[in-house]
Amino acid sequence: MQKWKSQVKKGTLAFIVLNLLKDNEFYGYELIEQIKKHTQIEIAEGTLYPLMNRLKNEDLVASKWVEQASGIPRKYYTLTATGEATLLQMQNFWSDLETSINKLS
Amino acid sequence: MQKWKSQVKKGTLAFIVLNLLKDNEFYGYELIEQIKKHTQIEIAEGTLYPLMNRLKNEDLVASKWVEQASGIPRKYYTLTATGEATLLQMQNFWSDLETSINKLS
DNA sequence: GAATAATACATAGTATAACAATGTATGTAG
DNA sequence: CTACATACATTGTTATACTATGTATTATTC
Repeated sequence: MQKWKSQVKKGTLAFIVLNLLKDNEFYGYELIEQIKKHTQIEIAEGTLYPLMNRLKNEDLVASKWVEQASGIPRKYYTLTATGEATLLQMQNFWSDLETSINKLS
Repeated sequence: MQKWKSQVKKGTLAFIVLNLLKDNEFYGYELIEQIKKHTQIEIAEGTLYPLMNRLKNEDLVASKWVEQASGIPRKYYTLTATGEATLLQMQNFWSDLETSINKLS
């Protein structure tokens, strides 16, 4: 089951991140907390940061550094126009998948 | 998107196969057709046969050869008791995931 | 009747992405 | 002054879908 859950995350995580960034700006560390809070899914930092770099390379998200009054600067992520369009496609695919699987069980 | 869909399949496919085998016996080639019919997801033979071998090694499914009046014999798969128990856990996890994601969007 | 497609199994090599481990640096609580 | 939380990042490992390829039988089409 643990191995399986890990496989389910592949693909799902990108979808969850884009959903979270639809209406909000978040920085990396915050995304980990948000994902845990909203989905009970715990992801490692070594999972999130490479994921965000992939999303950025594919131009689905943009990032900007924001200096803090104290502490380490945060890298905030926002959805790009491409990211929004991709999210819509993903939502369609996901919705269809959900419907299909619910018919099976 | 194509790359993403491929990643979503990782994990999802095992779940779909176990769901299909809950009330029916299917042979490999038939599973590919059933998955396409029920989920619009097309999977390659090079995906399914290794997947079924993994599920068998984990004792989630059992298989038996059935000779045909004509043509190549078929390997039919059935759910084991372990497979049924695992499927229930998967359904719980999936149901929670579905609820969480729907709250996001 | 020969070529092509569909059925039915299988394996080898490649690419992708989550994870564990590790590292750097700052701030806070005991 | 030690431990923990915050905040970034990279490297190597592992699991799994995909492409390509192979074998064998039956049905279809030219």
